[in-house]
Formats: sequence, C-alpha cells, structure tokens
Amino acid sequence: MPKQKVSDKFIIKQSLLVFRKKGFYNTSMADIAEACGLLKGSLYHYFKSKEDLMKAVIDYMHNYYTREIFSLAYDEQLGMRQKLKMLADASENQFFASESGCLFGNLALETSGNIPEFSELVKLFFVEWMKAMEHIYAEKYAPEKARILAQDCVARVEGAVMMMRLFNDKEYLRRAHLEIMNQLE
Amino acid sequence: MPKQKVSDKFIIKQSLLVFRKKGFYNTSMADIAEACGLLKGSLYHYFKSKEDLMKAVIDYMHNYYTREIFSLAYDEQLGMRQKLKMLADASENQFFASESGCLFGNLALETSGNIPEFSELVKLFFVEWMKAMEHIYAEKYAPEKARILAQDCVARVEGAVMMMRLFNDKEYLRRAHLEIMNQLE
Amino acid sequence: MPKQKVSDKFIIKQSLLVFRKKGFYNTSMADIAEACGLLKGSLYHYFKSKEDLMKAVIDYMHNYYTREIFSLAYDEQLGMRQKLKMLADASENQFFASESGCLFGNLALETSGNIPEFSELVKLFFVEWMKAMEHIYAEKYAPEKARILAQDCVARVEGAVMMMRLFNDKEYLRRAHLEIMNQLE
Amino acid sequence: MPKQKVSDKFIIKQSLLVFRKKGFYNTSMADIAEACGLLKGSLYHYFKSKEDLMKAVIDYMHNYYTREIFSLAYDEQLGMRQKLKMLADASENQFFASESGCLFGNLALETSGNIPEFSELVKLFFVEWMKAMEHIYAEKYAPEKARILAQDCVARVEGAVMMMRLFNDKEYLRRAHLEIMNQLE
DNA sequence: AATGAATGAGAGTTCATTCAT
DNA sequence: TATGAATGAACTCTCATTCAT
Repeated sequence: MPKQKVSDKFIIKQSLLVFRKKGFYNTSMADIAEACGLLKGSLYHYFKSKEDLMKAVIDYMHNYYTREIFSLAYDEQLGMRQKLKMLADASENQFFASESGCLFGNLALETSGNIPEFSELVKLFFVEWMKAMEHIYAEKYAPEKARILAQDCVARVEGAVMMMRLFNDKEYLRRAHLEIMNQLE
Repeated sequence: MPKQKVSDKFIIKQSLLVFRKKGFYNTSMADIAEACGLLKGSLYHYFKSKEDLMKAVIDYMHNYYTREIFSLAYDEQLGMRQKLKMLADASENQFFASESGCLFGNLALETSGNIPEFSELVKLFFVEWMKAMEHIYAEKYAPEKARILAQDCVARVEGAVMMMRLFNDKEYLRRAHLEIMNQLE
Repeated sequence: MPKQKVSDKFIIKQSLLVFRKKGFYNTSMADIAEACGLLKGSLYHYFKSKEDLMKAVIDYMHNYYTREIFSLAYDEQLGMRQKLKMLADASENQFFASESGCLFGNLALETSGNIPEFSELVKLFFVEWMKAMEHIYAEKYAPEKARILAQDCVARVEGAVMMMRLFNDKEYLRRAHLEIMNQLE
Repeated sequence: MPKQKVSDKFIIKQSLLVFRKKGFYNTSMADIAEACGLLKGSLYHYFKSKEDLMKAVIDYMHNYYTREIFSLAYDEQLGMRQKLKMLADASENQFFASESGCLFGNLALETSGNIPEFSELVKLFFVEWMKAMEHIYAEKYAPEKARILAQDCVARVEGAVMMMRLFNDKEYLRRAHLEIMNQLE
C-alpha cells in the first residue's frame, strides 16, 4: 500500500541502530526493512544499494558529531578544561545511550582493508575528531604535543568504548574521560 | 589416495589470518579453504562448522597468549617495570606482525551481542589479560587500584591497536605502551 | 497541478525506440518512463500494463506500415516494377533510420512460442506485408507463384535486416532489394 | 544429496533448448535448473554466471556447426553443387529438429547492441558460416562475387528460419535452399 | 582424508504494478 | 494527469553444510 510510511532520515536512523548493533555484513536488508516497517524491496526507493545506505548512515552520524560535539571544541568562550569536559560529557551521552558502542569504531574493525570506501569515511570521522581535540590542546600545548595528545585521547576513548560494550560496564568510559581530564597536569 | 594434506593446527593458523583480516561474517568457508589449499567440503573433516572453527581459532590464540605473553606477568624473577616492558614488547611483536589488528578486538566489536558464545570467549581472553596486568600492578598498588589500572591499560592498548590498523601507523601502539610505562610514577 | 506532459502517441513512439533496441523482456517500465520524461507509475495512466503498451506499439507500427508502405502495393497507377521499387525504397528508409532493425522481426524471435498474443499480432503484420507483395506479383505471376514469391521476399528482407543490424552494414538490405528486383526476369 | 547427477555438457545441452526457445532475458536460472533436474544454486558449480553459461552454450553450438556442418564446405572431394546441397541438408536437419529456430539468429536480435560480448560471439559464428559458403562459391565465382553470394545466402537462410518459426511452416527454409541451388545458373 | 556435486536457505537487487496524494 | 512510495514476487548469486565417492 502506497502512503508515505517513512522518510530518508527515518531509514537512516533505524539503519544506524541495526548496523551499529549487528555490523555491516551481518545486517541484511531484510533486517533493516523490518526495523523500518517496510519490505526489503522498498528500501531501494531510498538507497540504491546496501553500501549506499551505509554511506548515508556514516554521513549522518558524522554530521551529527560535527555539529553537536566536535563544534564544542571551537567555542572560544570556553577554556580548555571546560571544552574537554563538555566534549567528554557529550560523547558519554552518545555512547551510554546505545549498547552497541561506536558505529565508527565498529566499522573500523569490520571494514579496514576490506571496503576501502568505508575506511576512508571512517578515517575522515576520526581525523575530524582528532582535529577538534588538537585544537583544544593547542591552547596550552605545543602543536606537536597537542596532536599527539589528541590522537591518544581518541584512541583511548575508542578502546574504552570497546571494553564498555563487551563487558557492559560504563566505568571504562567514565574512567577514560577522568584520566584525560587529570592528565592535564 | 586421500593423502593427509593438512593438520588441524595448519587450518587454525590459516583461518586466523583470514578471520582476523576479513572478520567472521565476511569470511566464507571457501576463503578459508583456499587459504589452506583445500576445497571447502574438506574443512568439515576437521571442524564441524564455521562457528566451531572460529572457536578453535579463538582457543588457539588464547592459549598462545597465555603461554607466551601473559605468563610473563607471573615470572617472579622480574620486577613490575620489567614485566610491563616485556609484556608491552611481546604484544607489540604480535600486533606489528600482522596488519589486521587484534583478533579479539575485532571479534569483540563484531560479535558482542550477536553471538554470545563468541563474546564469552572473547571476554575470557580479556579477563585473563587484565588479570595478568592486575597481578603486575599488585606489586605496588592496592588491589582495587591495580584492577583499575589493569583494565584501563588493556582498553588503551586495544584502542591504540584499532587506530594503528585504521591509519596504518604503528606509533599509536608505541605511544600507548610508553604512556603505560610512564604512568608508573 | 498535474499538467499534461505527454500523449498516448508520444509514449508509443518513445516506447517503440526502446523496445526495438532492447527487446521486450530487457526493457523495463522505468526505461520507457525515462525515455518519456515520466516516472514509471505515470505510464499506467496511459496503458494498463507493459504488455498492453507493447500491443499499442505493435498496433501503431502496423498501422504505419499499412498506411505508408503496404498501400503502395495497391496504387494501381503503378506497374509491378515501380511498386516493388517504391516499397523497397520505403522500407529501406524505415530500416536505415534506426539501428535497431525491425520491431516485428525482433519480436518474432523473442516472443514466438512465449507470448502467443504477441506472435499473433506479429504474424498479422507479416501476413499483411506478404499480401501486399502477393498483390504486386499477381500482376505477372500465377496466384500460387505470386504467394510464394511474396513470402520469400519478406523472409529475405527480414534476414537481410537481421544481418544489417548485427554487422552494422546496410549493404545486406540494399542487395536483398536489388536481387528482388532482378529476379523479375 | 550429492551424487553426480549431471555434467557440464548436459547442462549446456539443456540450456540450449531453453535459451533457444525462450531467449536469454526471458530464461531464468530456475528454468534451466528445472530442465536439468537441479536446483538453481547447483548450476553455479558448473558456470559462474548466467552469462557464462550462455557463452558456453554459444561455444558448444559454434563448435558443433564448425565440426559437423561448415566442415563440409572444405571437403574437396565434393563439387560446388554437392557441397551446397549437403550443407543445406545438414542445416535443415538442424533447424527442423527444433521448433525454436536458430540460437544465433535469436541471439542476434536479442543482444545486438545490448550485450557486446554476446554479439561478438554471434558475429564470429556468422562470419565462419559465411566463410564456408564463400569457399564453396569461390570454386566458380570471382572472390568478390563469392563473398557477396555467401553473405546473402546466410541472410536468406536466417530470414527463412525466422519465418519458419513464426508461421511454423518448414517450406520457407526448403524454398530458401532450393533457390540457393537454382541460383547457380 | 579429500573431493566436489548437490542442497536449500537466504542474500542483495530489480521490477511490474498499485494507489494515495 | 502525474507522482513516487510501497508492494511482493521473481531474479541472480552466495554460502554453510552434507555426503557418495
């Protein structure tokens, strides 16, 4: 039956949930369709392939982070500590809200070396995250030091999210953020 | 006429390479058979299913780590710093030798919440790793503190390995290990 | 707001081009819609099914041939040779104008024995063509002989068109027509 | 259940029947599987795709013609008339045996301009047929004349086969062959 | 022990068709 | 009249698994 049941955005949001939880390969178009209340054929009105849909999901999440989270790093009314704290809180909110970890982390491991198109997008995300962190650290640290702190901070958070998901224990991420704050002196 | 072409162990070793690189779902039995110089039907003489084979691979790797790496933590002829250094070196050797990251990390993200049987095994691996670290830290830290240091250290290494793989840059792991050493005071 | 963008006839003409080039099965409604500047759903305002549309195309072409080409055979102001020549010229014009051969020939091979409804229409077309030729030959030949000459002439032209299309060489058709003329004595 | 049920050749032969009757696009792998007593998935043990299977069918038929039919043209114990007669008889046998016309003619119309890979193979077939005819005619005709006679002869036969199939009337082909013989003086 | 033919379920995708807007 | 969302069936193809040889 015709009638507008869904929108691009709705499909993207539902797909995000499924992809993040089950991974790219282990998710079938039927899974996604079900999550959207559609039949799998209908998805092809919105996205021309599974890869295409995944890219749209990546894009959507990337934009979300850029707008809502990374942007905090560039709010020059805040000091370094404040920025770090706010970023930490914002990403905790994100990661705590789902039990499936970080889409980009998951994808990193699933597609590195297998689907170059995806890894490029995943890298772009992390690069932007690192740049935001670098910008924060640059307030007090030399450029090179800031870069390294930023990279290690992102790696640390991703490692914590991985363990948090595996052991279903939010403390990993909380402590990672704490450490990052404490590290300042 | 059916000569013994391979052994259980050989199949496990080849499978490890394929599973680590391509992930569980994205690896077909034909991929593994090819890596072993067999046809896929032949694999079923050795392992009764793909899951079974994966479990054998997990088991093999877990044993390897226990024997060759975690054991260092219990060599009481060494001091804390020495142990930490040796463990770091041993795992760097491991992770640098492949470009596919850490089998357990990869599996953690791919199967958490999807294949409970696997996640349990993955957790066992990390628990054992953490226990080894905890044992090391217990030399100088209170039990609770040692436990936390151990957990965070493992998370940190896994995060670093993820970034190392994604960006093809070994510095992430080197720095993680350095930080872990430096953290001691 | 839904302005009349097209007409039955326009759709038929565009469909002809697509069907002739790609065949019935290999043409999708979306292909046709695109050729018409419509979306595929819109086609169903004009034709109730793909088969229906194909029939309309067949009908359109059949009528065109009847009116513009076969009719020459019945213009009794012309002699046999003149008629033959004019028919040959007219159909050369037709066949040279497209690079996709003869719709009816194409359909004959694609649908004989598969879609009886189409083969009947295709047969009707050829029967009428043959009748026209027969009428021409009847001026100088006995009825039975005229019938046979007509049938063979049509077969010959279709064979020539097939080769012309395959090898992209108009000489096949030119020579077929020449032979038909020369055959007269 | 395992057990050898079919062979490459068997599949090719069955596919020929189905493809020739229904055309390439209108034939599904399930149709072919059914004709072979297999499930559709099983076909992929023998041929890696539908196109691949079609090519094997083309190849098989081409070889058959080369070996059994075109070869007659090069049997220098025969004279021109004899060769022509034998070729005509041989191909009549072929074409009369099926009610689906000529695989290559059918393909010519279905794939010209759509599947270049197929049209090339179809052209190769016709070129070889034409060469055989040319060789025959070369006994009595100048090279250029022989080439043209050969081309037109093939076109004529294909046209006759098309009509024969459409009208289910073998006389078209018989007369085409007769004309070809009579044409000699 | 090794093969490879065969299965059958399910993957991603296409498509003719319907219908509310 | 035109749209385009939605369907559901069919399509090509993949794959884990079985088993006779």
